[in-house]
Amino acid sequence: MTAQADEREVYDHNAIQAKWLPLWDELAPFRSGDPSDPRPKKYVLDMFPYPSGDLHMGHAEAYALGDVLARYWVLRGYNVMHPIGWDAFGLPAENAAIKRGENPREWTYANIEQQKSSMRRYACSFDWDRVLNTCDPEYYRWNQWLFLQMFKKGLAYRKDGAVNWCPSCQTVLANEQVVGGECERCDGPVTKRKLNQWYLRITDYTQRLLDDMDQLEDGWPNKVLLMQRNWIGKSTGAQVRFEVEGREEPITVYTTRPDTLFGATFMILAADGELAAELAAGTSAADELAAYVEQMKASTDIERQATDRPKTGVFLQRYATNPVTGERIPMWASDYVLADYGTGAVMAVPAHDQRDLDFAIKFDLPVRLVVESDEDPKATGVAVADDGLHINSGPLDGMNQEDAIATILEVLGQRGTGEYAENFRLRDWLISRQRYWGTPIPIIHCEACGEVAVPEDQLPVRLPELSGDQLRPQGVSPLAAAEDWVNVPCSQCGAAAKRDADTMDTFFDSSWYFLRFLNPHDDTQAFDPELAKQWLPVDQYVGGVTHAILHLLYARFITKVLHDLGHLNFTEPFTRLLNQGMVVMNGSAMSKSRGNIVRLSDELDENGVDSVRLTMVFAGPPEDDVDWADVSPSGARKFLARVWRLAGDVSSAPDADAAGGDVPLRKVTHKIVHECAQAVESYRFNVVVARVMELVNAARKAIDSGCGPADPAVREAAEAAAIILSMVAPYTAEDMWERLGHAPSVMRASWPQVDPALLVADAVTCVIQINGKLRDNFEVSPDISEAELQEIAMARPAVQTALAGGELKRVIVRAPKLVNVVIA
RNA sequence: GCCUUGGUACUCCAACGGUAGAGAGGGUGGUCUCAAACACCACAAAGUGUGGGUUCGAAUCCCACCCAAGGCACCA
Repeated sequence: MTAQADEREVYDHNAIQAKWLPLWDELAPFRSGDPSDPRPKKYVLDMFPYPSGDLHMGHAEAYALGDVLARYWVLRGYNVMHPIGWDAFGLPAENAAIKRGENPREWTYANIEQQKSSMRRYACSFDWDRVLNTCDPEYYRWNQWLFLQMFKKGLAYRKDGAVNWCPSCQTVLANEQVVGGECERCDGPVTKRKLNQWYLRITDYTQRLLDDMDQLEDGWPNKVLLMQRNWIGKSTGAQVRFEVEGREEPITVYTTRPDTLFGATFMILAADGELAAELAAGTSAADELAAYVEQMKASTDIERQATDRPKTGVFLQRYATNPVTGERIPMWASDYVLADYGTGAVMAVPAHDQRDLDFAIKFDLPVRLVVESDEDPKATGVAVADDGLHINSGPLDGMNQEDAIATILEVLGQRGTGEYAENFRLRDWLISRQRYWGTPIPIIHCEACGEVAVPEDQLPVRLPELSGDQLRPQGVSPLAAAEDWVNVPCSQCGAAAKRDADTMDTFFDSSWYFLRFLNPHDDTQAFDPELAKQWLPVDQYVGGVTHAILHLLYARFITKVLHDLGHLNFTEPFTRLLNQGMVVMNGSAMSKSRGNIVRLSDELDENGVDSVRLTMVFAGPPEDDVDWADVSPSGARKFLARVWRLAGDVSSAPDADAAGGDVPLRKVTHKIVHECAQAVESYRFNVVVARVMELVNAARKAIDSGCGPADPAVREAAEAAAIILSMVAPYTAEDMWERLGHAPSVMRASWPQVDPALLVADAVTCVIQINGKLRDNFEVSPDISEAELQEIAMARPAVQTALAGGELKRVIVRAPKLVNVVIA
């Protein structure tokens, strides 16, 4: 071998990357806009990233997995749309802008450019003609349009509500920014504050969000469906009306245990609710209640959420009447009853509800057992929650829970004092944010006309130019201080008015972005309904389980809204969902404080893009976390070099007919190609890699000690390896394809044809079990009959000796692989 | 506290209720080399968390427990 030839045999990932990346830009193999494309469609979508710095290991995993699926469907002959964009509004940009004295745009777009270029190098198969950024006016204009459609339908409304408030940052926080009761930014305690805010009426859709999950049963992880069901939190029970002394109207309570009504010995109202204030008014409890509520507001989320904290409350000096016992029961107010769930009032059944029991013991209120139990809750301090025979309950005596509930509902119905009821944990979606870097809410507040929608032909309402200190949180939105922006004439009456100064939750931006990818540059509509019919729903969605509830729930909600508005012909946006795991280091999430961050760029430099992608895919099932300490990118590189050399060793002509090739190797190839397709479709990507390794090992063996490098079966194997590998290691596969004598690109190749005749094995190993234990094995034809197999098996010496030791009871034959002889 | 998902070799992971090992990492030995690295070849031992059950046969299905991870958590 010459020195030059020697050099050519070195697998140089940098050279291969540098060689092919520019060519792919030219070929743009993943463009998907051609309307005359006759291939069936597949919409593969990766959750779009937030542009916080460069890509990290987590992105590398997510996009490697998404790419396997996108590239697979391309190889299978589908017209695949695989777009990408940036979820580009949000707080980190604002913080960076304050620090740097800039507009958040600078930091955001710089990061987007950085990430985009990293994604290109990482060989993500995105359609680069469809890029969108949510912070572009061309995008958020349609956010505003969508908001206005909902406003007109009454689905967007304003109300006063208690929201998360960080006293040290002087700003409202989103739920997801409150971590364990603490502010994500400053780690200070979070309190509640009453503010007038915009909400979206997602609670109108609770039952549909629940019911439509039936459509997702096969395509989504059970875990996510379960989390959504829990989040929606449907419960069933009854509403019961209690007469109140000195009040015209009765008070309605919601309970899931109407069967325990006979044990209701007092009533509790939400302390911060209107009812409590009304009832206390004019009594000596009024001041006490007011003080209690003040204290309640000041308490932090951490204090509020502590489950073992003692019960507190105020006696309201008022009495209600238990509708079934006629008893006079005292009315209290407490913070453990929530104003915004159910009716904000509960009947307390201390014997059978732990919270009520804690309260009853604390304030020495009566406890009456109405379900049979050996224990006395008042003595043990433990409420009896189990099903059992009802006692002290009039007509319910002797019944179990189910019958008692049915009966009491009947009784209440006859008397007109109650009926069956449902409740949901899900609340309306608060979308107002007192921040700058988000979509302005397109509403003008006019003294005379009230809330006025900005006319659609005046959209977008653009953000004013603010930067640096102007963005500092002051307790109100920075937009409110932008005088010449916020002061506008009312678009209805022309009088002086003010724009709404809040911006929208960024989850709103991401709740419909998958529709905008259809026509990202269209300035006449948010999305094209005809294209939506053609491309949607998304066939495959890929993203982290961190979005299992909020983002996915919001996207489902908005899809239903758009369906009801007549813009879409489907009700669920994502048919299949894959949740990839996280990349961790030594068992824990990478973080600066742990000092265990692995830099993606370092890994890419050292072992190359393909090695990192292969490592991510091969590490294990995609849903599992990848522990970087357990995997071997250098091992991945070793394999890639090995398979790359294999392509160089093939010495047959590119058009060699595989039909005349070595049959055993061909069988291996066809079996593996077949199995790989099934494995991809069931997300077993790690198995795909293992199968390709197997194929490479088999081809290597054939070259070195079998049929030799000139056999067309070796070429067939190497080409199959290149095509399959192009899903995971596109640079290496592309270079192999060239070395195998083909014109670029391997991405234009199609999935190898499987010859069914080659999937049939010549012989299979049949095992013999005696009483279920392995005792013997021999080769048989795969299409052997059961009778024939049994005959052969019974004649085997192993069976004969066993038979001599006992009586034959049974023979189980599973042709062609197993015979189990049962001997007593 | 409630719910869910997991537990296979030294490590990461495979195995339609039917031979526990596909693949990789690590290890040992060899070939190549002046030597090493790379590459190539070969090799090993040992294991289904624990206890029951169903079955001709269980890593696989069922029950209980242990451990780990995740979700929810005063939602009446």
